[in-house]
Amino acid sequence: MSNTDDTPIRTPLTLEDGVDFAIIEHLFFAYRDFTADPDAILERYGFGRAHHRVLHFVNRRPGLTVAELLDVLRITKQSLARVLKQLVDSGYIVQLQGPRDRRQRELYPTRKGRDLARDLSLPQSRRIHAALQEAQLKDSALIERFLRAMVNPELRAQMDKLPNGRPD
Amino acid sequence: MSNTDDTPIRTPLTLEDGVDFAIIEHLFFAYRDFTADPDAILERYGFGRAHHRVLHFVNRRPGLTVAELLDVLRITKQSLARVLKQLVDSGYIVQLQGPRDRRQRELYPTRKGRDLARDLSLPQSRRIHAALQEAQLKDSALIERFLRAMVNPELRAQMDKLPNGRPD
DNA sequence: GAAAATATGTCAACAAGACTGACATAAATT
DNA sequence: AATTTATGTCAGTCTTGTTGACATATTTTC
Repeated sequence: MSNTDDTPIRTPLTLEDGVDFAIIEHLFFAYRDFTADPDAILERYGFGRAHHRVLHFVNRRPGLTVAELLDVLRITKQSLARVLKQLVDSGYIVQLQGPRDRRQRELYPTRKGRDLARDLSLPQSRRIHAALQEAQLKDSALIERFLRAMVNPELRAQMDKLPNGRPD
Repeated sequence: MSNTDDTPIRTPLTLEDGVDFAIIEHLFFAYRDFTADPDAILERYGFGRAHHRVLHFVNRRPGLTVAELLDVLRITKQSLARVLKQLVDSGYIVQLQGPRDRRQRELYPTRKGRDLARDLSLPQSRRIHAALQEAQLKDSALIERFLRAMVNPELRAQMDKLPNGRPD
């Protein structure tokens, strides 16, 4: 081949190129530190971020089924099965047979699961409150509206299924 | 053992528990869709998100050294080496011997690398602009301030090394 | 100038968490 | 009775992260 031009480009890619790098990069750094807090706690339990997500949504929507959880997380059955099994085996989540449809497994947190879920979100909540204060935002509505608008419209209905959602 | 209480908890974890779930969850969904755009493009090249990050920062700070890149990405030498080698081998990045310290390798994008980097950030930038509009935010300063405040203070200096940063 | 420290590259091995596709079971629906 | 659905499970793959050891070239220090 060798139809490639190896000349190094020495000027940085900037705003002039029509791209909003500031927010792109801020999101990257912010999200990394945002997830670092719970990650550190999870490590002590031998869990990872995948366990956190499962535990989180089971606590936010107790009784949701495996299919619903797959829909929220957008991962495959196999990926979920692994971490869910560990959470059930170690007593953080229980599975109950669905009352109307007995094929379904409703997922509920145990006391232990509820406590861990809360502990994991506390540092994240603290970070958010501190950031709101530092950025001198009186309420979080603006940030929430922006973040919601960043989500694909088709997926916003799912966010509304969670309790304490903004009542539109 | 069996000192665990298996009783299912049927009430959802809510705001009353003192945690700001709205923003926590909005961040999760927003970041997922935000990264999905470039991921789809990268797949066509046989690259992943790791390649994107490397390519991005090399384009934003042409000439940065391997050590500096490791510092920004906070991954290990080995993790970087794999993806960097692929990017160099396929002509997206070139390595030049450092002029003062010849042990260093300065990283620069090629034309091809610059173009791909821009293509990857375009959909992200479009999503951000659309979200700002939808959330009726005249400018992005508020969002930027909030996201910056979400980052650990020690790491903010690194963000300032990127071009077109807010001049504080 | 010799010794030590530094920047980078590379090797082998491992782990988490995503994926696919196939197949099994029980229960509900047609 | 046949089909579809919800879930579980098996085997195998891929990406991207990890560790620790070691090699090389170069710079810095004594």
